[in-house]
Amino acid sequence: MSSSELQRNRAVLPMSTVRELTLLTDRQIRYYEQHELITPKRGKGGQRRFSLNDIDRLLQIKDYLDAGDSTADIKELFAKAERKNQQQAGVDSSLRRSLQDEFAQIARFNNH
DNA sequence: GTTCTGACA
DNA sequence: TGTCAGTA
Repeated sequence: MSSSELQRNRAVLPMSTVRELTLLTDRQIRYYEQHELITPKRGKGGQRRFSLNDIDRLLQIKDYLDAGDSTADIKELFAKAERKNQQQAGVDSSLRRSLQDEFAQIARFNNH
């Protein structure tokens, strides 16, 4: 996982910031969390701490909702996208191994 | 002052 | 979803 990717998962934003960035009410944001569309971390006093990825998810949620999808639909859409990403990660790592093997053989050939 | 949970017209 | 109550 890249460094910038980790930073996007840094849960540091308070409700007030998320409200302004997404133009959603805190009532809506809490509602989406109840339906497991987002899973913010909790800080001192049980206050929610959102990451940039959470912001992104919320913006997507807003679009899907406008498109007429239910919260259950959206949850499944996210799950499906996640499965695809993991699948792609598997393809990528397997491709990396193949290339490494090939380079190793080439190096062996050149030394003989 | 801000955020949280639960509840209800 | 909005909003009000009672907290932390």
